[in-house]
This record gives sequence, C-alpha cells and structure tokens, in this order.
Amino acid sequence: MKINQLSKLTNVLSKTIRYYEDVGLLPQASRNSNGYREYSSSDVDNLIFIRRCRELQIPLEKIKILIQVQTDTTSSCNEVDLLIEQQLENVRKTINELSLLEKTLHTLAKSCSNDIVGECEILKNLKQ
Amino acid sequence: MKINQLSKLTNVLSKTIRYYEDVGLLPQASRNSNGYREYSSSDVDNLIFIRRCRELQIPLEKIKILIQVQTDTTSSCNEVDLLIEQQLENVRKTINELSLLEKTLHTLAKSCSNDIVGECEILKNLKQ
DNA sequence: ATAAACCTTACTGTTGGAGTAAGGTCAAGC
DNA sequence: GCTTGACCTTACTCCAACAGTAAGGTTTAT
Repeated sequence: MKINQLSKLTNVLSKTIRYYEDVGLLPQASRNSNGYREYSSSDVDNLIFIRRCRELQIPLEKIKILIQVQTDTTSSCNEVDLLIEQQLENVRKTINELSLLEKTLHTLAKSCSNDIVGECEILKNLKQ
Repeated sequence: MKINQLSKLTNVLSKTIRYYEDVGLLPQASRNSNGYREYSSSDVDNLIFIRRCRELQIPLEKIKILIQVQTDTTSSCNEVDLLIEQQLENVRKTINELSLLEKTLHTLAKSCSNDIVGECEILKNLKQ
C-alpha cells in the first residue's frame, strides 16, 4: 500500500510517517518503480505501536528503545518496565507541579474585583 | 546597571534578557558609550513581573498583552481577568488529560510480571 | 486533454530559550 | 606594560515533534 493508505489505517499523517522514517523510528521504506513508498501490513502494526506510545507521551527516543528491545524476544523486559515506570513518574511529577500552579492561578483570579487596570489586584500580585 | 547585575537581581539569565528584548517583550535597552546595555530599577520591576508570569506558564505573547494593558492605567482590567481565567482553564485541562494518562500508564505498568520481552504484557498492550 | 488526488524532496516556522563561537572592553595585579 | 579573568557584544545553531508551504512529478478518472 502507499503512504496515504497507511496514514488512514493508522491515523498518523503521511507527513509524520515520513518524519518518523527520517529520524530512524521507522526503517527506510521500500520504493516501487515510480519512487513512491510501499508499505505492508507489518508497517501498520509498527506504526500503531508508535502511535499508542505517543498517546502516552513517550518521547520518540524512548520509543526507539522499545522497538529495539523487541528485536530479541528472549531478552529481559526490565528495560520496558523501567521505561514505563519512569514515564509514569514524569506524568505524576508534572501533575503535581500543575496542581500547585492551578492553586496559584485560582487565588490570583479571585483576587480582583475592580474595574480599572490601575487598581487591578491581579496585576499588583504579579508584580511581587 | 549592566545586564549581569539585572540578571542577578531578577534571577533571569542575561541571555534570556537579551532574548526578551529581541522579541519585543522588553523595550530596546539604552546603551552606554561602549555599547553595553544600561538598565534602571524600573527594568528590575518589569522583569520580575515577566518572571512571575512565566512561573505561571503564561506564554510570552500573552505577557506582552498584560504589559501593554498597563500603559493606560484607567482602562478596564477585563482583559487581564479573562487572560488569567483562560490560563487557569488551560492548566485544568492539561491536568485532566494527564490524569487519564496516569491511569493508563499505571494500569500498563502493573500488567507485566514476566521476564522476557517475548511475553511482556506491556508490549502486548501497546500493540493494540 | 485535463483536472483532482496523490506522491516526492526541501525548506521554513513553531516555543522559549540554551549552547557555542568569535570577538570587544575593562579593572586588577604583577 | 602586559596579562588574566570577568564581563559585554552579535550571530549562529540546536532542542521536540511535527505542521505549513513550495515546487514539481505521477496516476486516475472523466
């Protein structure tokens, strides 16, 4: 199949598929006589795997590792466990930071009931 | 004062101060005879305001608006209120998205108790 | 024949800076 | 007088993960 069909099957833009090839996340696609990229059903599977990882906000470099680990199916999956665990930690850390931010913004938003900028409590608070 | 002292007083890197000038967040600094940037205490205040906004993850373009609104102290602060409210909404939305992500990652992390990649439940789950 | 849909590479832009290069200036110490 | 180190300058590249656009070649349908 051609790139556009792969795109539709995986819900990944053609542009992004080419980009993944560029940065080495996907192998160089084979080409048919007119130079168009030619894909098979295993490419669909690989790309869906990548998309699922991206939905979990795993960065491309880590996805590369996850792909490479699978080339030897008998190797330990400690690396996989660790990577997912780290990703979970990252997400939790970000949530905590954003929660603090939310509190601050909420307090700030409630602080002003004036009409004119010169007496705006929000702006005053931002200056400290 | 020179840029390095402004940097120390505000806890903003010299590099970043020049960048803010470049993108129009700070006015063009006046220069002394040798071409060095020369700052006053009002620059300290402005930069601290910007830094506080950045701590709240307000994007530079919106900070520009917050600065501009203050040039007329009699104007309404509806725009300020709205901007902070939107920022709060953005943060809340992101927190919600990340909370879903956290659940998924947590479930995923618990799913595998195997040793070898070939049977790793995490990887299997990622392929669906 | 031609138009629409698809394919190609290559370059730029996004956000908010950080890193590095290559060079000018200034004060202190020897 | 000379050097050393701290400071200043501009200008360029890099980061993540693409999206947008240009300029052109190919295929398919009408």
